Amino acid sequence: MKTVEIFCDGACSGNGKETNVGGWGAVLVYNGQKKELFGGEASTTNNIMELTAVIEALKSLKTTSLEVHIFSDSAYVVNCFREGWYRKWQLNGWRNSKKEPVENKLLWETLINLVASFAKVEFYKIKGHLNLDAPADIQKWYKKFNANNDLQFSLEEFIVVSTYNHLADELANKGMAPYK
Amino acid sequence: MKTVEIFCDGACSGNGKETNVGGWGAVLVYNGQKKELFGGEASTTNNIMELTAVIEALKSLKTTSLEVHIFSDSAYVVNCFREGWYRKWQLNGWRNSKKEPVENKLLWETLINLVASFAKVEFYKIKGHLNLDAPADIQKWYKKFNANNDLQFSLEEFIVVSTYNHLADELANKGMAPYK
RNA sequence: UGACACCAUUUUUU
DNA sequence: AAAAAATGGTGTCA
Repeated sequence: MKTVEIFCDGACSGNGKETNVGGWGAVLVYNGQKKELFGGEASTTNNIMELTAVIEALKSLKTTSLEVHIFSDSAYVVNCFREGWYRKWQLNGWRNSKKEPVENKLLWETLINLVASFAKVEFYKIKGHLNLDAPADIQKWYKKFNANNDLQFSLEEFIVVSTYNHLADELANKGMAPYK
Repeated sequence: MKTVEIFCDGACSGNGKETNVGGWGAVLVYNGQKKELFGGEASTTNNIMELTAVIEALKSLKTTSLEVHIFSDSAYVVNCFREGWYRKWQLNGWRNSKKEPVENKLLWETLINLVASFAKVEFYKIKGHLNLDAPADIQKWYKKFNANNDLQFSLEEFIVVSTYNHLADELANKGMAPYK
């Protein structure tokens, strides 16, 4: 079965303030080909943008007979699936551990359904703020990354992930460009 | 009769974990003079620290011919006296509403005896996490505070309470400083 | 069931 | 340095 790798990121300038603008971006890599998506909206949150990036990326795929690898720096997104938060939510009427209603329920339901529709989906947590500005020090950055990250990448994988994570971040910012 | 105002707070980094460190702090105001106390210990709980802050503050007073006002953000501490939990405990052999033994009995007994020894003691519940970082927006914070708090303060009182509550929090953190 | 604290984690920002 | 968006938990009581 073919594998798709999805690198996504979200941003929200003025998160928590009354007026704000958010953006999201995703890079999909399939069979050596690269697809870029991005978008944005006003009056949102950082977490909504992180969620939206994954949802829009999955929605853009034309077939579900795929193994999907999703890379995100959002514990909010990744842990929901890696730690099975969503199963508890479905069983207890969408209450979080503080007994309050789970936020962004509609987006979560959309994402859960999307994920279930694919042959296989795996979520990978990566660190935010990867730095590719010092290519000469790439080895240093690589060690630092592996020391701080659950995932352990080879040098080649690290460069790929960093590059695409960076690109996803740029796309997220592009998503709110008209407002910025 | 002279009045003493006591502002206290407790903290416990890693509360509920196997290894943790707690701290407590108290600010006493008497006759325009200010006294600061703090301390800390390992392997404790947030509630023990909240209790200890009040106990140590009262123990530090040299006379009991005083009216004492105690400000705390802990419902655990304040409601025991405002709602008279302690009287039920004394009558029913120190069982809580689930018929289980009341926790921290020794500390409670110490506190109850201390309180009884003073001419008059009143407990006031205040909200945690007061914010004094935006003095320009003090009016906004003041409204927000009074909207969310049982107590209603004048603006001047609010500033005093916020300041001392903040200070007590800093002292509590100072109490666990050597470990931090 | 409710309430108040105390934390842990990752982002997003100012 | 400090706040918001979100999740997970314990300490305690009624």
